[in-house]
Amino acid sequence: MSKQAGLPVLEQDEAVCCAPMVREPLGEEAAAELSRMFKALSDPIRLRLLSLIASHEGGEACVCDLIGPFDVSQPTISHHLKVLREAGLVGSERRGTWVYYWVLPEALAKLSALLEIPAVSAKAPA
Amino acid sequence: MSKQAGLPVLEQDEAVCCAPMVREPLGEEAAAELSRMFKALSDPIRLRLLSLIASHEGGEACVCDLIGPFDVSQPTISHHLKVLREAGLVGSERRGTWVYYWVLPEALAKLSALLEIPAVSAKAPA
DNA sequence: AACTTGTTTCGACGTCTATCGATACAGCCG
DNA sequence: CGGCTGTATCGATAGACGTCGAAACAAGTT
Repeated sequence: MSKQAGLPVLEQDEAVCCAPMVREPLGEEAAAELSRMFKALSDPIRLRLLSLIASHEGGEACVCDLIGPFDVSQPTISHHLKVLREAGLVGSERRGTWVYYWVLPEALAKLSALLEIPAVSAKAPA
Repeated sequence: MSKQAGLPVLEQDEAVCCAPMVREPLGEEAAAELSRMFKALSDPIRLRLLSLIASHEGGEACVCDLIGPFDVSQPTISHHLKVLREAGLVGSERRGTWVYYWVLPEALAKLSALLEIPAVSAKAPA
């Protein structure tokens, strides 16, 4: 790897990402993984689901709490939850009759950090 | 325009969003607008384009700088840039022969704030 | 065991998206 | 002016995605 650090280098997270993208171009792998997460956020229903789960009392919600607010069928909600889970944004567990979902904060933090603007801006508006 | 600069304007939550979604559920409108932005980020090429633009010297890059790093055709890159522009993530301008793109920092900041985890975790006592 | 309620999976359908090659448009230069 | 280079648009096509109803699966109740 001939990568010698004179600089903090970061080595940030495990494999992929997490310094602001404004700092240096994303590699292909990092972009692929991150785009999968953003894709999970690219649907309004999933975005609302995520915020419902995150803001729910106790930090988790059962599916039964999540179908009411939407106009789509229950299987559709289940599908969206699966997408969020497979993107690594939420975790889930069955407890008795109900299945509970909660947000995985590290995932959100990762995306948030990526989009962060380091200093003043990338470019000042004219 | 009675808008004179003293501050970077901000005004963020005008209609839509911007407190961490962990705090309170997103409304339908907010979710719709935000999902459009995330959709623009849901493609690896667009993600890399954005980071290339953002990290480019001077905070902006011309299209000619952006086609080299990718395996796709020039029209495809142009298409992706259009998607980023229509999502409000980048601005562009023609200067002579070349067209330049730059990141709109407020847009990234908005998304970043949305995904931010307020305190320790999603769990908040009532 | 049979019934009931909560959740996921399956198969199908229409729409949206990424990509391409061809082509049109915009400025520069000889 | 005519040609050249950089960029955007167009039309077509293959694949992905959101949605549904039906059916399967899971756990509790009678």
